[in-house]
Amino acid sequence: MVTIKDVAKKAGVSPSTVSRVIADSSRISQDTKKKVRKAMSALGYHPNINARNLVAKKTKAIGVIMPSSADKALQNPFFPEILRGIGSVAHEMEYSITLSTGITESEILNEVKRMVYGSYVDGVILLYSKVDDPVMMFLYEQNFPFVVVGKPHKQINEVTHVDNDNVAAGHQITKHLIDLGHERIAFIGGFLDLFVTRDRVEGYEAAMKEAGLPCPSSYKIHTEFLKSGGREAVEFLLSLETPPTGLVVSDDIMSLGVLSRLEEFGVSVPKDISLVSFNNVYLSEITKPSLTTVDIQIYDLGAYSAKALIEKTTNKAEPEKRIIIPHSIVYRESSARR
Amino acid sequence: MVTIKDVAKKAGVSPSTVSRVIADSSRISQDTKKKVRKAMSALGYHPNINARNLVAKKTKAIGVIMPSSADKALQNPFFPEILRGIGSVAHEMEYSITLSTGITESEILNEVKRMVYGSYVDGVILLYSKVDDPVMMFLYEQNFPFVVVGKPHKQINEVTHVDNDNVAAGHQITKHLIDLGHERIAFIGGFLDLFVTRDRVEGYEAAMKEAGLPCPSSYKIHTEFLKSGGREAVEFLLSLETPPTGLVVSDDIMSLGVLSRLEEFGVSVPKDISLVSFNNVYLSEITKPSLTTVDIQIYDLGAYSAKALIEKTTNKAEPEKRIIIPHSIVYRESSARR
DNA sequence: CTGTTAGCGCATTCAG
DNA sequence: CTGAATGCGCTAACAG
Repeated sequence: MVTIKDVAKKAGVSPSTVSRVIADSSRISQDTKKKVRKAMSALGYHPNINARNLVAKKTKAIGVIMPSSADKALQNPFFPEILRGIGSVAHEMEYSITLSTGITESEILNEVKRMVYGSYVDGVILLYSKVDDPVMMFLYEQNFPFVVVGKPHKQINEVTHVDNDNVAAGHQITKHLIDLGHERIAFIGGFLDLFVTRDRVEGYEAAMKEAGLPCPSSYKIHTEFLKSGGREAVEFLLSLETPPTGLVVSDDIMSLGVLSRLEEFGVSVPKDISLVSFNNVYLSEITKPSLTTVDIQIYDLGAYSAKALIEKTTNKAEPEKRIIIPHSIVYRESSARR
Repeated sequence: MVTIKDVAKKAGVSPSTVSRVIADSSRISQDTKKKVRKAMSALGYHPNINARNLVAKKTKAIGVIMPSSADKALQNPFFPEILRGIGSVAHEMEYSITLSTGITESEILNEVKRMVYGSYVDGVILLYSKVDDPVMMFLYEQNFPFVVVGKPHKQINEVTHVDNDNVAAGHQITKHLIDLGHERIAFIGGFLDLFVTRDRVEGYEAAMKEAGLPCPSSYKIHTEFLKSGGREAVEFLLSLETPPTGLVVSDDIMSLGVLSRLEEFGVSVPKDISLVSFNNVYLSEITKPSLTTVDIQIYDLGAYSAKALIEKTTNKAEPEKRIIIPHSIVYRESSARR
């Protein structure tokens, strides 16, 4: 391994000068900089990150915590996409990304503790937000820099988070169905311990109420996120005396399951039933029918959370506590006039 | 920050003894171990990873390189799933995962160089394998520990890789269609610079030849991986004088696009055309129709590559150069007797 | 503008 | 079985 000393010797300067050149210190003459840089590339020098981290007491690394991979929700294309967003700004700022590996919640918590105490990373991004999350509690109590994607449980005014206005989004997309002439509209989503779901139902309910339309509890299904989830919901809804003609589904992937079950029942979308959903994962434009869905800008969700976290860790400026990524509705084939 | 010294003082021993306790050295008495451990937890001691890495000259971290995120292929659920596999063994072995963040190929190459030269990681996993990959070349020339998921270009006998037997898989799944009475079978896949594609067509061709069936070049479509890709392929194939009755599609996600376009043409699957594909991503069971597909065991692909890499870096034993993860065929609705 | 010195937290000689 | 001393590669005072 070629060290700073080798470079110093080769360039005929002291190690600290080399160090300063690396940091591009303004107190070094252009001449010596040039000289040192030449020596560096001649020797193929690269700084040892661990030595640097040790003395600098920071790592330029951010920890990204995925939800428990026990549930299959991880297979949602949401995650690669948000990682892409995080990665882009991380790369730009020359930060590296350390991914969580734990399966269960307690494994994840331990891992985060190691990350924090062992100074693996300067800050952490939580890719989920749910009720009473011990990981978030830990981070919060330690006063360790972190940002959550989504809406934090308590301390909503104290923890930095990047989120969509899911209430508004839920409202708008429901309104879209209402404007199309639908009156019986049901909601299918994940369980209420995830905040996204809560907000989206809330928006749905508001829109319904506003239009003077009923939304009985039988119209609000909360179920397993993937697969079976959407399917059973369909069965239940179609068995109702007055089945809905419009469906607000809380996630594109879930919509896939719903669509599939609907087709098995011989129900045509959007002829018989209109369906709208959330996320605008790339899949939503290649389904048949393609989905009318809320584009929540997953990539930006990731990019902005990375940006906010880096701001926090560098203390450049305390970022906004609440960063809202604007959404938009993408109109496609799955919704039609009643 | 509580250091080894604090623990030493508290426990009434020397720092080096504490260090030995951490390493669980056999030359320390049970008594002092107990004593030291008590002091550690009392003080809330956690080893500083950077200091340790610096002196140990290893990191217990593995770099995971994703393909250029410029193309949308990254959104394939393949990636979260393989990360889950890697993560599971990484976690078990107490390794951490550093993810690549580069967008373009050259960014990625630079990043890998930093990882290697800066001793960010002990080894690298390449989540793709394509022709003349500069990243792989670099790793190979540096003689840095790495494993590739898929089949390496050259040096197939020299670089450790974890792969499926895609030729056999392509053969079997095509044979399945043939056994079902299909005679005109087309192949739709990504471009030939990816090795998966090459192997899968090869298997397809072999099966066709074996059965005495023709596979004209008009039956072999290589196109953009996602979206438009599958769609255009369908248009082309259906415009042929003798359109195929069977389709071998190289990826479940691509199949989605194909399915969608097929439906637009009023072609029913599997009644009019049978379709089979690869990967068995969870989506393949919720599409309509659900997909007959090759289960390539993505999770294992990840787990075994992590395992092999860790073996390499610890020199416990040189792993097999070629690790084949067995595949199996999952029969679902998309394929039927002609 | 540059060199000297010290020390980050830890593992590992070498002594005992 | 344990302690003292040394250095990993780098940055940051402190001098000049």
